[in-house]
Amino acid sequence: MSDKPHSKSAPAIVTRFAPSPTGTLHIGGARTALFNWLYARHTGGKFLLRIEDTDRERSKDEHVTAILASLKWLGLDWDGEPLFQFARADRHRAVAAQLLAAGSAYKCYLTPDELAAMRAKAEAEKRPYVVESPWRDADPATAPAHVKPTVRLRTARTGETVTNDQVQGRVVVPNKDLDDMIILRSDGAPTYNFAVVVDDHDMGVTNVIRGVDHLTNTARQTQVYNALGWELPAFAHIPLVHGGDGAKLSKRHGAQGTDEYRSMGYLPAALRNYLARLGWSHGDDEIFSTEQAIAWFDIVDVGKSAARFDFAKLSDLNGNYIRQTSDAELLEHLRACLAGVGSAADLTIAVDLKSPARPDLKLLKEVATVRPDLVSGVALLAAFDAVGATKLVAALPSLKERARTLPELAAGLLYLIAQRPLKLDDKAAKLIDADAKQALAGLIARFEAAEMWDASALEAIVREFAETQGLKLGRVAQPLRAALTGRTVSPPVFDVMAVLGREEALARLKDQA
RNA sequence: GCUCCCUUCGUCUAUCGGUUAGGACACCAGAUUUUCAAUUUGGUAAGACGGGUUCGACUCCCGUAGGGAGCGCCA
Repeated sequence: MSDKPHSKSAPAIVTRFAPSPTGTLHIGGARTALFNWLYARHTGGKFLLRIEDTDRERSKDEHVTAILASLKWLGLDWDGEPLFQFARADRHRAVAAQLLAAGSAYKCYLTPDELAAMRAKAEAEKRPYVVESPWRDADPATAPAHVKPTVRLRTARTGETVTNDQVQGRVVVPNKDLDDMIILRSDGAPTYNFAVVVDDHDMGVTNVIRGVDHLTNTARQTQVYNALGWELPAFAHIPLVHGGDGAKLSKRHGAQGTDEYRSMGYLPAALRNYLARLGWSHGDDEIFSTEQAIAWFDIVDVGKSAARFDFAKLSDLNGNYIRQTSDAELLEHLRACLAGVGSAADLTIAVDLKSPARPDLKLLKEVATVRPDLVSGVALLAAFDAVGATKLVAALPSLKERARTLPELAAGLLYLIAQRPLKLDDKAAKLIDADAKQALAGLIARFEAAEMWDASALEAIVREFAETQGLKLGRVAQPLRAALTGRTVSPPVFDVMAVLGREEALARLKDQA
């Protein structure tokens, strides 16, 4: 991992991620965090965290906890302690007072009702709603005693405010379109666009990387920087992530919370890789390690257009990562995944029928056919734990070749917790006809005589049996699979038998013979 | 409505004035196979539209269309 500074003379890069704890970590937010993190790590700078909790109504501690947990799960470590914005209200007020004293801000006695009326009028007349406060130039002595004022920034009415954005390029906003923004509410609370500037400055943030939805805020924030005489950070407004239909990502598209992606069985490394490729690229590289992403990441390679979220591609990537991950580690990821999977009832509600089936939901449906007593990921996890890590790990190698998500892996493990006598699904039941029963009986005798109980020995037995009977291997292997797993699809049957063990495997075969 | 932004295969993207417009996912067909996958071979598929500039435009400029974001005493 490169911890070398970009260049010796340049000041250290400081980026930040500033989520608002009014909900869990949105997947789009996760990507914003990732870009900030990658850039900081790439340059050997710092990646800071700020919790924007100034909306006291909607901010919740549980959301803070959830957001931090999601960032950790994604492997995005931040430097230092998170800064809580609300705790800095005094500092914000002090800066506002400084602006007031300098004449760069003024008290405005316009009431919410008056503002609403102005707005309605503007809309009725179809002209842009730009507040022109009479208090900008009024004599403070004429202020009404009963109205608590807001504090507005006194901004230029002519000229233009220019943002040289590292992604969007030069963005120009005429100052006449920008009204005197409120920096302090009538209750003394700082507003977002003001607090952000003060905090970014105080935290020493050099690069602001955030979603384009903040682009128009930048002009206003620039005015604050200018009023304070502070140096502007570099801005990079990255494109948003949309759902598969091009509309803003929402529940309808399957999932928006990062924790849901964990439940759906995506590995953090795979999600990182996928998210990094959304809006950013390094030539034709598709699958790369986090170290490579850090080494390669640069803002200049971020594109301008919005990207659509594609679960198929994420799943493919995830399959690659699953295959690369060690069995022991995979088991840990599986645990974390299942621990977050609720009941099927929880999952069916919000999801659009047209969006791809959620892997976790699919798993739950499958579990219901094998073990109806297990109704949630947590219950399933307990059943797996009863089987023991040794068996689970032994079953993983042949399973992970074919799984794209963790729930698929869990589904493949289901034969281990199926209870005898197995309930065969329709296709499997069909496979066990009279001929098959006869073959099974013949095989059972040979299996009982087997000296070794491992996949290759078992395969040799079956191959020989098939040959002497003049049968194709498939004619014998398929009924075996059906009897052992209750399904027509499973990992190679000989692996299944080896993992199941002699006693259980024979018992299952006898149940069907 | 006003302001700003975006537009290459279905999707993510490469291309930084000269390419048979490349890769990945998805899809289709073949090989392999005890099932499903994985693997492997091949294939379908794109510069929104209209004008310029230029010897030459996907690349630069203008317009049109479509999409997105923002316009709060929310963040």
